[in-house]
Amino acid sequence: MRVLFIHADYIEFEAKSKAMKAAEEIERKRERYEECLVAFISVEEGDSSLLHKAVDEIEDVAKKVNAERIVLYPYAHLSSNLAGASEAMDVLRNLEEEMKKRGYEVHRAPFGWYKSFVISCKGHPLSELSKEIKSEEKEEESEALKAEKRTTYWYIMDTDGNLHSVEEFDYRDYPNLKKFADYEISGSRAAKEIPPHVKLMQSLEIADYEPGSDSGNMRYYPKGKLIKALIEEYVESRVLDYGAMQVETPIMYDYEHPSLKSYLNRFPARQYIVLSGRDKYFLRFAACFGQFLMMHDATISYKNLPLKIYELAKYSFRREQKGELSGLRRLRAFTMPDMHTLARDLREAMEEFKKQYEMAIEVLRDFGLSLGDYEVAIRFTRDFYEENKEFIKELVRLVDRPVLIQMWDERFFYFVLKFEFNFVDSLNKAAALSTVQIDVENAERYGITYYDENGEEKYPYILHCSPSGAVERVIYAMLEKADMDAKKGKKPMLPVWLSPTQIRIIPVRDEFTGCAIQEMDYFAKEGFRVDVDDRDLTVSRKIRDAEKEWIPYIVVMGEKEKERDILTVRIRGDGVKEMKREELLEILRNETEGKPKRRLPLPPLLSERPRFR
RNA sequence: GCCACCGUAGCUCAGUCGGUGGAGCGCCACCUUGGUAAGGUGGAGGUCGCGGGUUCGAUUCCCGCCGGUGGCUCCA
Repeated sequence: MRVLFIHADYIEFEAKSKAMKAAEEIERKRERYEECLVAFISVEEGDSSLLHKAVDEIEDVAKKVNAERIVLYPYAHLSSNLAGASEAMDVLRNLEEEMKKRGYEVHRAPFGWYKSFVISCKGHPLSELSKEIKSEEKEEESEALKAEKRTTYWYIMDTDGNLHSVEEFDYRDYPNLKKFADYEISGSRAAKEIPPHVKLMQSLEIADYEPGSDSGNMRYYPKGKLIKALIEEYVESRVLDYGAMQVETPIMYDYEHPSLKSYLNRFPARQYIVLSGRDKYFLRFAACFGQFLMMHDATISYKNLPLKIYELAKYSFRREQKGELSGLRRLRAFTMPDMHTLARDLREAMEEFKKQYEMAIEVLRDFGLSLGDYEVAIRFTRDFYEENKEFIKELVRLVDRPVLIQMWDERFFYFVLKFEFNFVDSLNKAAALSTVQIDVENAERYGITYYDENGEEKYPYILHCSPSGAVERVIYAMLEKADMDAKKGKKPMLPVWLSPTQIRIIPVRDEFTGCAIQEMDYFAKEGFRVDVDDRDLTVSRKIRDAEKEWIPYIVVMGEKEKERDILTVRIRGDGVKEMKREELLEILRNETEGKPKRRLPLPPLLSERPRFR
């Protein structure tokens, strides 16, 4: 039900002609009421069950504006999902009855008529107000969330496995853990500034807002596209090494599909809705659906377990609230590496959980985020903890630092155990990166089964894993960390394997551009990203520009280098050194070993490059 | 979704108590041929976010919308 409230000096309306056969019979065509709260109402499908909630809402508003006279005005134009005429009329009549019982003077404009009306709105802050009164299903959900809050317990677990209360833990050596715990528990946040990574993503020509799209849908310039592609390739190779099978599934799903619908209703977040003719589809907010539907149709033996399916969910869509969107930290369209593992029992699920936990640590390390650059949260039900205390302690030992623990008396979500690695930025906001969950609910919901040794059909446990978290969020964390480094006086940079230009060669004069290009070809042939600044500028100026791009190795070419056949290399944050080209090659090989390689995303000569910003 | 602030050249921003606008950077041209974080001179470039309203006249005032940022709410 949708209601538009107007607190009015008066309303006057006149029924002109019937808009439908079912229109009510009326006595007076023209009516006028002074000093009243007018409720324009669209009755939607299924609203008969919402009567009491609607009455509460109307009374709530009436009390706020001190109105004793209420005019219920049927108004179909607030919704595209209207109830049938008979249901709507019943709901309106019942509303009238109930409001009268509560002691209000209630009038109702006739249903099913074209009416003219004049209204005088008082214009104070509460005089215009719209409300959407939602279904019972969603109401139950919010009750569940409230219950979750009542039975949630927070602790810090130290590396010896002892639980401390979050208030009393000594955070002296772990200031970020304190910030993370505050953020998680109280949700306190006091940021006033633009997050530092936003300026960096723009000035480094990585990503930018796209005013031509919905907010939270970014554009990625060539350098940003390169970084994303490398991160994606890297995560993909990690999970393939781990034994996953890569698949691809649709980005939109039938809104009315039974198992999807119950999942959607359990998590009433905001989806993008796509209309295909009259049919409604929602854009996926993770890769779960497609993979679950695929596994539902698969024939799986216990011999196939643990079975791992991986997909790069590009994109995943979540229509986050506008106020919540922020640079690359929280988007409406994002790229989510998403792996699901079927495990035969809890023991196997825990084994895989631990492997994936260790993989996530290594993955983040390769992005330049070490233990200590992020905070660990482990969440579980009390039952799980009682039966698996040693396992939890082991997880904490593996990261060798205290961890935020959240424990529930009952299971509110689909999982019994979950971890996340959270990056805490300079504005004290936390953002989850890697995560794994043990899901005990969706195998049944989606009808995913395997056959055990006795030929019996069983439900497996399902692990949800994103070893890195959203790709855009990895970039956010790297940029935020670089900014923190810069504030500490350290030169900010990306890991060498992710730097769009790894070597910049700067000829001292035009006549050396030729040798510079020769050197470039040497390194390019070895698979590194090299470019030449052939612009008509001073050496100082070209150095400055290269430094502003965070280029890790800057090579100046002139007489000296040509005669002695050496390279003068300015290593980022480490001064200028002379070396043979083979030495530089060796350094680069060490820096990028085992990481994916991609070619330079821009023309190799700087004079041929546009500026995107 | 609600509230607040913001939107002027490609970028960062100044300005107009209502009379169609500036700087630095970038871009283009010329000079300069350079040695580790900005060489010099000149030029081009604007529907002052979009749409209405008030006005003789709106970039400026008012309303609406769009976009950005922050707060609240929310975050599977």
